[in-house]
Amino acid sequence: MTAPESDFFQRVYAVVRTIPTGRVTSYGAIARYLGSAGGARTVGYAMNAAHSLPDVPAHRVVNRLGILTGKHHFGGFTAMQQQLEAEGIRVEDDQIQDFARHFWDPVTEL
DNA sequence: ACCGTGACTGACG
DNA sequence: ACGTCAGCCACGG
Repeated sequence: MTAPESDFFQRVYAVVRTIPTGRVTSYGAIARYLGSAGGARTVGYAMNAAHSLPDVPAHRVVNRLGILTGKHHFGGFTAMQQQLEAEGIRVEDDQIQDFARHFWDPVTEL
C-alpha cells in the first residue's frame, strides 16, 4: 500500500520464511512466484538485504542447480553449508545432494 | 533521472 | 558434455 519501500523484497522474505525446515528453493522459483520470472537476480539482491532479518533462512535459498552460490555472502564460507547439514540436507562441494528431493517450489507448494 | 551492480537463468557454440 | 554469452528485474549512488 502506502510507500511499500521495496515491496518486492518484503514478498521475497515472506516466501523464504515459508520454506519448511529441511527444504530448499531457488531464486528463479521465488521470482516466478512473485510474478517476475526474469527477476531471479533481484531475488538474490533481496536476500542480500535479508541479513537483517533473523526470520529469513537465506541458507535455504540456492540457485537452480542446488549450489550454495551465496555462501560467500552468508558471512562465512562454510556457515551456510553447516546450517543446511544441520537441517538434514547433505551438501558436498558446495552443492546440495538430492537437490530435486529437497526442492520446494512456492508456486507448487504454496 | 541515468548508470552500474548483482546470492540468476536459459540458450548457443 | 562443458564453457561462454546475453538478457532480465530491482535497488543504490
